[in-house]
Amino acid sequence: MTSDSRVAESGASLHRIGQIYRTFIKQVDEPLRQVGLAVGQLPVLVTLKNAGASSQAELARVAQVEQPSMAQLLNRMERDGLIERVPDPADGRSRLVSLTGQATRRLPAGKAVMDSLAVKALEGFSREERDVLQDLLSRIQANLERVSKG
Amino acid sequence: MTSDSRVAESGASLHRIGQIYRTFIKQVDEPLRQVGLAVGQLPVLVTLKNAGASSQAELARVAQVEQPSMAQLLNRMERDGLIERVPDPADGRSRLVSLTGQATRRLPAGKAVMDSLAVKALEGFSREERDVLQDLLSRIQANLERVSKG
DNA sequence: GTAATATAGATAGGAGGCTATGTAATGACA
DNA sequence: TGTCATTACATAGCCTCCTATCTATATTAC
Repeated sequence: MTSDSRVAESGASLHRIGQIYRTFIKQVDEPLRQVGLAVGQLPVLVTLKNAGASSQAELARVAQVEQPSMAQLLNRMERDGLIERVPDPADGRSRLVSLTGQATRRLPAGKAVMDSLAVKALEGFSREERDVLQDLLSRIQANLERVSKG
Repeated sequence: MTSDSRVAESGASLHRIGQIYRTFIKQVDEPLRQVGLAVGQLPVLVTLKNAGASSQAELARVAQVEQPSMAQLLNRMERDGLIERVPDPADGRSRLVSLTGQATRRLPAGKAVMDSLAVKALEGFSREERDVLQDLLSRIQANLERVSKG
């Protein structure tokens, strides 16, 4: 195998990953909006549901986005009545973010939308194939994260 | 295996795909900017290089983005002196997009940046593992595209 | 106790994606 | 030939991500 064809294959896989990502988002966006939620909101809602009230920094860390991205997302969610922010009594710089009742009520339907499409995406995959996929993706992610440090 | 754990695994894979996509973009963005290019521009540049002057619709089709996304991308590229648009003599509605000399000169370095990271991302993968990955990803994509039609 | 540093968040500005909708040219057909 | 659907593109408005930078509060070191 030539070095050129190795490059071509690598590029193809990464390109396909980008396409899958965008297709998934596109598919899930409309049914989620019908439930009154948006794609980026789910990790925040799930985290708040599981961990209780959290700081913006903690939410950004869990969702693996930068702080300003989380700040904007929380702004939209506050505007839409999904979250509340109250001053943290223990730290004057921080505000604790918590779910509203409305968000709590919408969350199950939102999770159902995500899970349903995730299952459809892996239709026809054996247990072993799912494991292999997880392993390969984990290794790609580890490789990419190693690049940013090393 | 329970249905719950199958859902959890599916969600995990798709979530990881999103993370890989964003990590890849993040890694490639800065070296590309140093070359004077941006991530979304590469497919357009490569297509124009290979196929010659093309219409906006054709470029959108190849890059698999919607027409307004391509229109905005081309606006930025025109602003930055990477492409030119000239009226299509054969169709008064259309303009033919072509590379400038500057873009042609920058393209090889841009491709090198992308290829280099793509190779690093798949470091430690055997030939067979790359094939398996391609197969699994193709099947996911086919599943997702089937959802949008069926 | 005050000066320097670190941390939490806010804001500005831009890339790149989407849907919905408008406009102008083409093409097909009664 | 004149109308009408289709096609190519433009525009508006929004979401989600980013970097760079600013403010305000904590914390640490002297």
